Amino acid sequence: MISLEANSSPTPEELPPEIGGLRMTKQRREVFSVVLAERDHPTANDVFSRSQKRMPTISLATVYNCLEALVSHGLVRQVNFEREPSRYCPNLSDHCHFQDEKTGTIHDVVFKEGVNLADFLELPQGTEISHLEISLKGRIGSH
Amino acid sequence: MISLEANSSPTPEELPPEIGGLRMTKQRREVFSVVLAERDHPTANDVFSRSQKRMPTISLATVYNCLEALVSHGLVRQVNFEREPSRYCPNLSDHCHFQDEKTGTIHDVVFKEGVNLADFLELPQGTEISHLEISLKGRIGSH
DNA sequence: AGCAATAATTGGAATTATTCTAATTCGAAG
DNA sequence: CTTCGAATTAGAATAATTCCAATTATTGCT
Ligand SMILES: [Mn+2]
Ligand SMILES: [Mn+2]
Ligand SMILES: [Zn+2]
Ligand SMILES: [Zn+2]
Repeated sequence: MISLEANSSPTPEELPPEIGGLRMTKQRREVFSVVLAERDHPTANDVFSRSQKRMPTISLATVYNCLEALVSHGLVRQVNFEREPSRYCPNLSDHCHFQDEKTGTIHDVVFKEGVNLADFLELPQGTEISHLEISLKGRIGSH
Repeated sequence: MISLEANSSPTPEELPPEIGGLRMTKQRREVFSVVLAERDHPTANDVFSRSQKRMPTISLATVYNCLEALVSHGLVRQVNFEREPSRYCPNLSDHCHFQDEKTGTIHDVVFKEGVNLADFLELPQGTEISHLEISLKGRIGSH
């Protein structure tokens, strides 16, 4: 059994014919493997250019289609910073995002042990949260 | 002295010639008063149509310009939900946003007494947060 | 294997929120 | 009143994303 959490990320060929209920076509495998390969939160365009290296015929529309399929099946997370182009993240564990304003780099940020955000919010009685996004921007301590 | 936090929101005429270092032109007063008038988090287009009622000659470009000026001077908050059009919020107190998926309505959500988000995140040493956005989506308990 | 039905991919056009541009108008200061 | 920088305006441009209609690939039979 292939562990998708393994340290070295899978090549497209190593991905099974179906993941989490999503049929893995050649293009979806390519796109997924690109997203898994680096934790740098690429945009759709980044994914497109990286995919083109191995699969020169893939189209941008397909990259968008594949990303949408992967996101809607919960295999990839879509990450938004204000009005910037969406980015894609293979880290499915509970985390949020910090963008270094100096470099633009996006870092995963985890919650401290046992913290559940909803516990700290005055939400209306009986609210069911289906989606949560926390985005931070700032500078990383320089000295 | 005019309180901008008063229960009944100011008409454009009631706004002073300068707020928080921003010169208040006729259009900026109109746009600001529209944003202050209702806590429904209007889009730029919403602000445009509402402004047109009192000021039929205002242009959409000006509404964008005014909103940008108000946001950059900290008089209005810009609120983003995923890839949806930006919305604008006159509530300057520390809060985040919940969108009811049923109706699309956006509600302000406050943090529980004395909670500081950054305390619950594993941020790299010395990180300076300049901007923070928390967006929730879900359903409001029906029964 | 052959065939029909279904789903995915593709290139290009369309959409749409937002930004840009260049011309005009405004308004504060002298 | 004139000047001059700033703001407003209409309309064009931009850019991320979505849509469309045609082609291609895959699946599930027989
Ligand atoms: Mn999201
Ligand atoms: Mn913001
Ligand atoms: Zn991430
Ligand atoms: Zn708000």
